[in-house]
Amino acid sequence: MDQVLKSQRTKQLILDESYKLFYEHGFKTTSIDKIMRTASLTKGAFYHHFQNKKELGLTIITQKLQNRIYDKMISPLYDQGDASEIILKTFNERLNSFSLYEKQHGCSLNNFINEIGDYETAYQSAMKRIVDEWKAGLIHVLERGKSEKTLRDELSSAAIAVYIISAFEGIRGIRKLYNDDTIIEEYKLAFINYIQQLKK
Amino acid sequence: MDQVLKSQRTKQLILDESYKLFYEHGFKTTSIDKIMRTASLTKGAFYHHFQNKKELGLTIITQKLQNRIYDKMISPLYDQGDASEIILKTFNERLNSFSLYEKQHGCSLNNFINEIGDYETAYQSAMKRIVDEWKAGLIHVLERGKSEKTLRDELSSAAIAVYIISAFEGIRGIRKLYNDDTIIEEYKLAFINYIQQLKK
DNA sequence: GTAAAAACATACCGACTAGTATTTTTAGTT
DNA sequence: AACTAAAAATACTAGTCGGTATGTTTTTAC
Repeated sequence: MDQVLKSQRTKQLILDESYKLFYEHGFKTTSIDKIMRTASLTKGAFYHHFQNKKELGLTIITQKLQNRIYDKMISPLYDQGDASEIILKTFNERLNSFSLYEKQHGCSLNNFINEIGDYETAYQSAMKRIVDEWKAGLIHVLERGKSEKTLRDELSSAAIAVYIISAFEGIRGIRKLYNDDTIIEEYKLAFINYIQQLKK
Repeated sequence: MDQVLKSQRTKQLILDESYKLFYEHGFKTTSIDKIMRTASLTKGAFYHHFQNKKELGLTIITQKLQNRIYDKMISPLYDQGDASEIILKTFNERLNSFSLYEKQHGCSLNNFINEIGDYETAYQSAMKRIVDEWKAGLIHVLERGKSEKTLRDELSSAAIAVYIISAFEGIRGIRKLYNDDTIIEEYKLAFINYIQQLKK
């Protein structure tokens, strides 16, 4: 196999395995040893591809977390169609797509924020960028709805965006505590109601 | 000094110091050694008062976290007065009371949930109890408002309660990423608007 | 006074941590 | 086949982890 390609695959494997382990057990408590054992590689391979654990963490945030949120939560916000419908559809599709595994372990971004959001400024600003981009996507569709006269324009779009993101991230954490989806269904009901009430 | 009293004070000191360290650095990554060093005691004292770290964690949740949420967020919900005013006042007072330290490190319950909510069923159900009690407090005041005809009764109180708690816990995490209060102000605006819109 | 009990301190164990330095393996080129 | 450079494996350092076993001091009850 091509050497460059193989090296890329090894690096990607390390990223995939460490993402999974960070998601399930936390960043600080997952050791490099554990990651490399899971990937059936050794520590030497790790320090060939990454300077240190900090660089790995930053890569996980700027690549894995960033892409996941962008693909599933941000990109659909720029679709054509009725503004409130776009928001409803984006969030509901994501909520309905969660596996049991994802419900039990919460949102990877939210987990990272709560574990290391106050730990390292490099991590902090990398995650801030994701939230800001998410917020910008919501503001975009909200402003469009307002200009198309389908949404009320009393309340600032930024405030609405922040409230929607907060509630979504909040429920992803809280769901961890429960063994069934009742709490998610209650959230969904209130979320739909919240979006409805934004309409003209 | 009375022996029983002295012993109680030592135990309380261990609880206070470990609560602070867990809050600032996380549960799993705070060692017993670190706690006892901070408390100017030794490991022997720790294992005299607690069986193990798990028992300490459980005590922190059922005492420190429980009491904090109860005093500041739940108990005021049972006060007399207009329902929507009670909710607004409870949340706003708490939001306005946050020190910089508390803004930077988020909500201790939320941190615990996101770090160890999927880690240990004993922790899980202890925290679930807190959230359920909080939810019950909100449902109580919402139902009262509905029966007093000051609140609309289309949407289930449970759904509203879950949405309010989710958004509150969510913003406590997200604020960690920012260096100023803009994001909190935006949340507040949306929150006030959300409560207003519940009124008849 | 004194003995029992409670409260705390000290020393240590085996397993694990991030990170580094060195050696071996592999793949591609001449 | 000889050479080279990157990739990966091995071995190691210096330190931390939760937990235990045992020692010493303080308090209480009689």
